Amino acid sequence: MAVHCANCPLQRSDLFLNHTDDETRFMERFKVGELVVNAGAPLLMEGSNSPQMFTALHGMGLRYKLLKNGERQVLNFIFPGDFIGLQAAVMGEMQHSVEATSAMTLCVFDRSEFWNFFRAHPERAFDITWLAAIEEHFLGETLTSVGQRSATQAIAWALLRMFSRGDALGLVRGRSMPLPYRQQDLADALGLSLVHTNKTLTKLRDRQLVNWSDGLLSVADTEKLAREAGTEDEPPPRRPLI
Amino acid sequence: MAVHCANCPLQRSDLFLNHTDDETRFMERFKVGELVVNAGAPLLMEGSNSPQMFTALHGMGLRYKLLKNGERQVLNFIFPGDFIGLQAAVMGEMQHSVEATSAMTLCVFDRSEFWNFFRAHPERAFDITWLAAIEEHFLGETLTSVGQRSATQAIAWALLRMFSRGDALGLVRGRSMPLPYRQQDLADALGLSLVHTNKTLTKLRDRQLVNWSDGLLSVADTEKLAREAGTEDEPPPRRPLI
DNA sequence: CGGTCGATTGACACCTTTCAATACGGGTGG
DNA sequence: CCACCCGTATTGAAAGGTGTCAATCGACCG
Repeated sequence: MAVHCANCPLQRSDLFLNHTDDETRFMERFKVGELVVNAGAPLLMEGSNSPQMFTALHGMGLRYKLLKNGERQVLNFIFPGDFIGLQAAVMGEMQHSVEATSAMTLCVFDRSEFWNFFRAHPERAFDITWLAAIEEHFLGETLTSVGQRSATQAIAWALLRMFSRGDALGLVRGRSMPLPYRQQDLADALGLSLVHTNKTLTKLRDRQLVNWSDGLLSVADTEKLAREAGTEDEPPPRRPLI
Repeated sequence: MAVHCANCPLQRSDLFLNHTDDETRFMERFKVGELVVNAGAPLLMEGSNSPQMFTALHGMGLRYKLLKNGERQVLNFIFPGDFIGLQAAVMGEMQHSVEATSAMTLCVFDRSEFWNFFRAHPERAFDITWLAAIEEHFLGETLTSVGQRSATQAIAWALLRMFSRGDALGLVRGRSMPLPYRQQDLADALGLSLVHTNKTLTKLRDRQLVNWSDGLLSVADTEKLAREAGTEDEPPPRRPLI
């Protein structure tokens, strides 16, 4: 049932660096199974010390933190190819929670093998560090958006970024891709209220810049959307896949 | 002139995990020199492909990104023990800039040895990944502050965090520590305007919660400040030192 | 002594939040 | 099959936190 790493569908995407045959064989050993969950399922909890790590194969999810007062900060949105659970593996426990927002399939890795990983395959250890650096980079971008951009710009930026990522993954059909999140998720990601997020989305839709409704994200002109967001429309950097 | 790793002053702080003798010897080889700079000196530039990496020994600095419109987002504040330049080492180029805000002394490492590092010392490679995960964790915390907290809470949180870090590093004398930043730096870190930051700082000072003036940060009661910030007053996690 | 930089203060505009109510679709139990 | 409930999306109005503009002040420096 489980996909063999040699047939990994993600490897066919240009977004990811290709594995050597040797790496593929090693990943195959490292992979202990697959996890299939429904929308809404929690994958990792803040403070937990999970014995497992994952790579998203299909579907989407999100990482978030909860504050004492009940507020939620969404750290980022999880797309296929994202590696989940690194924090617990190196720091001992997760600093944030992870949950699926659509049905998901994930490769499961055994954390007890993690150290072995570092010792036996320095190239792969390097790649894991690379991934950590990429996450840091994206968090920095998000922080910049939340801190310095207006609501309209921030939302335009966020939707454009997800669209670009979706495009690189081949999720875009025509000019649309599935985007299985609630408006509340986006609001919590950008530090905006749900009401204002809704009104801003409506405005962007009316201006024909971007249309996100019924779980479908459509962008007619990425250049124009990028101008609105105050950024360039750049494809996401190629990255390693674990 | 340069400090030998065996006598590294940071190793005496409880904040950092201790090196084994073997690790110390390896670090000594990895370290190619020391860099001394004045306040205001740029250390790394966004987009640059620096051949060097650093560990801050003395002094402080900050990481930041510039937007097209000239706005600046400060990503975090650099304290002694922080590792600088990982992004360029793994991703090819820096995604943010780094500059000193006080006189600084830094250990200099040669990037061409970086790969060697991963291959020869998996434990140290693991530590570098650990550091990357910690940065991600702190960025997540900052994002949560900027996104979900009021100006007063955010500033209280930021000052408390720096005070705790300073305390762990032994920088606190009595109830004060040096904090060589401008109000503009804090404003840019939290996505607030300079004016509002100033007024909020005054309010916190009047309420005797925290006093930051003349480059000196004083906190009488960390518990009370933590309550204001809406968090716990926790010491920073112990971390590896590169 | 003029010039620059950072800190400070006051007034005012406005973007965003909060409160409240309605609409719409899907699921469930009677 | 329909009434009811719940989660999500949508809309209007009002309050308020934060940004912008502008001016002053003190410290430092050539």
